[in-house]
This record gives sequence, structure tokens and C-alpha cells, in this order.
Amino acid sequence: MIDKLNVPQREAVTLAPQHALVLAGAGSGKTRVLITRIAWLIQSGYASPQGLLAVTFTNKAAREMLARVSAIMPIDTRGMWIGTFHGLCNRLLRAHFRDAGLPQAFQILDTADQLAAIKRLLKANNVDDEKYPPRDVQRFINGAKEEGQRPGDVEAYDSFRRRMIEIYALYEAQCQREGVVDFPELLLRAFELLSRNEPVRTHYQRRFRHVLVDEFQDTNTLQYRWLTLLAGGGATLFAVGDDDQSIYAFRGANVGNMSDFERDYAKGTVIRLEQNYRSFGHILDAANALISHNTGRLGKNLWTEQGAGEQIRVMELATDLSEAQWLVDEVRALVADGRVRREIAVLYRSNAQSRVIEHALFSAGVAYKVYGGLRFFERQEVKHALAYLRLIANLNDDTSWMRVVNFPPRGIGARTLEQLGDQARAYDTSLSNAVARVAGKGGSNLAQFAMLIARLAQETLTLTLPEMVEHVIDQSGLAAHYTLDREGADRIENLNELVSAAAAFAAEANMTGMPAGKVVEQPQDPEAFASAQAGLEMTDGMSPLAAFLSHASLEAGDNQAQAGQDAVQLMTVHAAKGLEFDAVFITGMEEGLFPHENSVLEASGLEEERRLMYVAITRARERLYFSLAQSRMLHGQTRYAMRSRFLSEIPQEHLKWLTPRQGLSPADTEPRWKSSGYSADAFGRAATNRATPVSARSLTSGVQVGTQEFRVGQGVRHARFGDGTITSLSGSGLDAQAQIQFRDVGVKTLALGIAKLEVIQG
DNA sequence: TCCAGGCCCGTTTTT
DNA sequence: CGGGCCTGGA
Repeated sequence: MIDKLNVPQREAVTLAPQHALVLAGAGSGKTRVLITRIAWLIQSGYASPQGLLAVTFTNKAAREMLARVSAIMPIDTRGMWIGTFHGLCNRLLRAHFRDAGLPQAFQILDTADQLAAIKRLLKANNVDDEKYPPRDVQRFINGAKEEGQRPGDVEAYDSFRRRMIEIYALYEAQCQREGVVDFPELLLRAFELLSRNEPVRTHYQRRFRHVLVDEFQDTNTLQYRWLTLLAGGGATLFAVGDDDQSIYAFRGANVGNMSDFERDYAKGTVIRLEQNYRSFGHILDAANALISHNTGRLGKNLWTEQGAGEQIRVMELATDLSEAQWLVDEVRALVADGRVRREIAVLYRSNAQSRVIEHALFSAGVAYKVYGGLRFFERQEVKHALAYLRLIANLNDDTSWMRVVNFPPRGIGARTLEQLGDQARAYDTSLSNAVARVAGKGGSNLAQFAMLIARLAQETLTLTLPEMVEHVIDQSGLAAHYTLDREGADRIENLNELVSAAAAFAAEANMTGMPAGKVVEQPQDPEAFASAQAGLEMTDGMSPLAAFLSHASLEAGDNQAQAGQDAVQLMTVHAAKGLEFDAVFITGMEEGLFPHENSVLEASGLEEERRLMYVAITRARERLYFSLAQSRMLHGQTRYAMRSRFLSEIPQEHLKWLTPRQGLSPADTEPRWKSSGYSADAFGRAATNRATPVSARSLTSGVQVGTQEFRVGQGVRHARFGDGTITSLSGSGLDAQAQIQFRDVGVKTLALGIAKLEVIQG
């Protein structure tokens, strides 16, 4: 187990119990170290399985960890807490729901549920949703919670924020009344439970002697505080991560947690895993060189024993269409060479880029698979079925009530629901409770809906979980509704799939045969109940239904297309993190796209883009391609962009330009594609029926404004901003815009029809 | 209640 | 350009 490790890996695994930070580069055996560490702690007697808590960000990572720990060690993994932050917090809150101030059957709102709840709240309180768009409110609330702040903790320095804070407070009250918690609430509530309730805190602090964290660079402020609180009773924190792969700042991740952790906990105990077992030399050296342009890194340099391998191939094309066509040909050549399609990945910075690529692959009949998109538990019909189930579990869940009160349609109109909402608000109660005040007589559609829910609850009392799900799908009218819908076949199939998912869940949690509504008795001794669970799902103290509903909220399911067949893998760079492939294409290597234009205004944004590129490069084992297009369609406009600056941050010795005339200065805008064999004429026109012939738009990589012609790479002078270079152009005539990198004042986007620019070169 | 058409917007995303 | 969302009319 340990003798197969390299020196720093072994050092990390066999470190005597103390706080430690493992800086694990891409492909350096990070997961292996984490798993072996757990096994070693147990085998060497430093820990019992009950004394271990390991936390990850995704369910996939948690599952993998649990599976691999069980595989290398014949120990009982029951009693060990392995899971996501949200899963573990859910577990804590279920076990101590009273102390946490929650109803036993509290429901978890996913992002979409939360947004719906906020919209309902804004409407009910007559908030101007132009000034306070639901999405902004959601971001505000979640941002505050992720900083550990309740409404009273948020600084109100202007009237706008004061109002936001009021809305936040109203939202909290609504959630509390309905018995629902959103994702950040799971963390904050669990954190507050631990920090305020001394007996509970002491219990868990004494129990968990070793806390291990994966992907530490992705933790947010609240998660960091949660970890340090949990370990505050003398437990050791073992954090594994890579600051160079921190790419989730936009959703609250705080890379600074790594240096804080080193300073406050790990002190000198930082172990670097720098030997890479994945990629060949040129690829690694390119990644190292690129990331060295970032500041404030904790610092590490990947190396390999595998040899230099091939240089990175670089291809520059006229348009996004010719880029896609070239890609298809290259993929076919790779397959003809004997590579399997599933070992080829096409990466892009933003999802919008996938369309052209998909189109080209589809036309050429190359099997491909796109990652991302709707996931199983997020599908409309599945959410509808779950909403019925949630109402059975918790009648006060107004979000679920509103979702299905008139679905399938049963003649309950907007005004009825408005009245119902008014009554509910007037009596500070749930919609369900307010029915009697609106409906009065039992014959109304509304009253019938309330009776339907009551009936379903009654009828399913003795059923097992899958039977219950099936009964609800059937009796709610969902099945009939979708059967009548001419395009409902897929939805019916998904509803059947939901029954299967319930059966599988019950089997896994050992709940088969148990009535879905029955609460598993909670033993009095918390230690006893806490150690009685198996696997990832916390199920005791919960009915099978409640457990399944938690599962559905916390694990949205697979978001990849049908698995199994051998297909080229298409995904964003973000989605590729943690994966590896024999051959990788990084597409759209253009200024404004990668790095993305919204990121270059701030140094921190640019550095995150660079880390993103670092992640992309280090996905490749043997072969890596960069491709770029001189022009591409974006938002219905043609855009011209310079080569990504990241290409010039990589030493040219690692690059092999497939395009002729390599190493041109950025200012050189001579059309290079003409001799590449992938001219717009050859590949652009036929591929699509766009109004503008591709050849026409690609032959001038410039934009005409009045008598001036602007080109990408051109030097310009602005009266106020000084001298700069055009990095991208879009639009034409009066709405033409240019992104300009000024020497002294940074990047600006200017309207060419308005700004007075003088061309100074090119 | 349903559907068509207008309108707005457009990085990355897990739980 | 294309998708999602909302509104207004039948």
C-alpha cells in the first residue's frame, strides 16, 4: 500500500497526526494520497473509522473515495463520515433538527427552487423586480450566507443594500415558515448549530479526530470556518489541494484559504506533490511556464519521468466554422490512427462554442458526447413528481405547492392563487393551511387539490418507497397528462426511471420493504445512531421518503449524455477539471474568449483565466492541440480577435505551428489561413446556411467605420487613454466595438463610432 | 388555458 | 444568432 508511493506521497500519507497541507499538482496522485492516508491512519492505530471525516465537493468524488477506501482496506467503512459539504451538513441537521430550529421533514431547495421561492417572495411583497431582479437577490443572499452572514450581519451602506437586506430577512422568514433550506443554508445552519450548541459541538469535536479535505482550493469562507470549527477540539486537518487549479472564485471559492491555512494551521507542514504521472514533458513544461505568470502562488513545478513527448500542435484558422471542420478532420485522423474516441476531448471556454463543433461532428457522422446540460433530477417532469412527494412529506412547502397546484391543469387560475396567497400572508401560514379560507366549500378545484394531496398521503402510508413514487405519479394525473402529450414519451420514460431510482435508493439504504413514510426510530444515544449508518446517505432518523427527497436535492444526477458508446468528449474547461484524456483539443484560443473579455479588467480575473488554461493543458496525456479562429460568430455578430495572450506565455519550443508562418508578431494581421488548406472557401460556406457568406466576412479581418478601417492587432491612440492595441473587434458600422489594450490604463471597450481613435501603426 | 410572437440577453457551475 | 421568458390575445 505504501511502498508503491513516491517519497513526498509517502511522507504525506505517513505524517504523524498534525495539521498538514498537501499541495498536489495535476496528475500527481492526489486522490491516491488521500485514500491511502485514511487507510494508514486506521491501520497504524491513529484513528478508528468513526473518528474520521472526509469531505469533498462533488458526490462523484465522495463515492470514489468511499469505494477506493473500501477496496484497499477490509475495514468497515460504516461509521466513517465521507461526503460532500452539503451532504454532511444535511446529516448533521437531520440528526439535530430541533437544536437547529428545523422541522424534522425539512426540504432542501435546489438553485431553481430557490429562485422560484424568491420570485414568489418579491411578488408577494410588491418588490420592484426591475430594480431587484430575482437573480441578483439570489446572488446577494447566497453570497451573504457563504460569508457566514445573516441579515443583521450584512453591512448596509446604502439604501439599495438596505433593501436587499430587508428582502434577505423576508426570505429567511419565508423559508423558516415553509420548512425549507437552500444549499448555502445547509452549511450556515450546520455551522451555527456547531458554534452555538456546546454539547453538540463537543460531541462532534471529540468524535472526529481527523478531518480530511479534498480540493481545498475550492472552499469558500464559510466552509473554511466550518472545518476549523469542527476541528477546533484538537483534531487534525489534512487539506489537499492545488492553488493553481482554483477556478471557482466566481461562485465564492476563496483561494486565500490555502495560504491562510498554511499560516494558521499547517505552519511548516506543507508537502508538495510535483511528480506528474499523466502528461509528457512538452505539455507539462508549457503548463509550468504559463502558470508562472501568476503572482502569489504557493509555488510548485510539475515534472515527469516520461520524456518530452510531442510538442503542442497549434492551428490558426479563418473562422469558427473552419476551426470546427479542421477539428473533425483531425479527430478522424486520430481515430484512423487507432485512438479510441472516448480518449479524445474537445474543450472550450464557454458553452456557446460547442454548437458549431457539434454541428461539424454531427454532419461528419463522428460520435460525440456533450457534458453539461439538464440533469435527471432537474427535469421538469421529475421535479413535478418530486413536488407531490414533497407535499406529502411537508404540507407547508409552498414552492412545491405552487409548482403542482395546477399541474396537470385542473382549472386553478391565477386569481384564485392570488387570493390564496393573500390569505396565507394575512394569517402568516402556508398556502395549504389557507385553502379553507379561500375555498370554503369542498367542491372547488382548490379544495379538491388539497384533498388530493391528503388522499395521496393517506394511500401511500403503507407502501414502500418505489410503490409510493409510482402511486403518486399515477394518481396525481402526471402519468395521464404526459401520456396524452404527443411529445411526452420521454417524460413518461423519465418518470418510470424515477420509480427505478427510488427502488435503487431503497435497496442501497436497506429500506426495501419498509413503509416509505415510517420514520426509522432514532436511538437516544447520539453516538449510537451516528455510527449506525452505512455509506454516503444518512438515513436513520428519517423516513425513506425524506431520505430519498434529500438525495434528489443533493444529487442532481448525471449530467452527461448516454454513457457507454465510444464518443468524442465535448465539455467546458471547467467540466474537464479532474479528468484526463490521451488527446485534448483546446479551442478558441483568442483574446476575449480565452481569456474571457469579462475577466481581463482585473488582475485577479486574468489570473483565474490563466489557472483555467493551466487546468485545460494538464488534462492531456500524450497529445495536445490549441486552435483559434481569426473570426467567429458571437451574439449574431462577426467578431475578430487576436491570438490569446496565453499562446505567447508559453515558450515557442513547446509549440509546433501547423499553420504556416509561425511566430508572427501580434500586430501582424496578414491572412495566414490562405495557405493552410482550411480556407473559408473550402470549409466555411458549405457548412451552414448563414446569411453572410463566410468567405466574404473572413477576407477582411477589419471593420470599416466612416473612412477609417480598424483591424485586430492595430495600434491606436486615444486622446485620454493614450496608446494601445486593438485585441478584438465586433459589429460593424455604428455599433462596431473594439476591445483595446492600452499601455497605461488597461483594457477598455470602446464604441468605434463614438470614440475618436487615431491609427498609429499597422 | 394555451400558444404565438416579441423581447432581452449572452462565462464558467456544484450542492 | 438562438434560447428562455413573459405577455397578450384567442
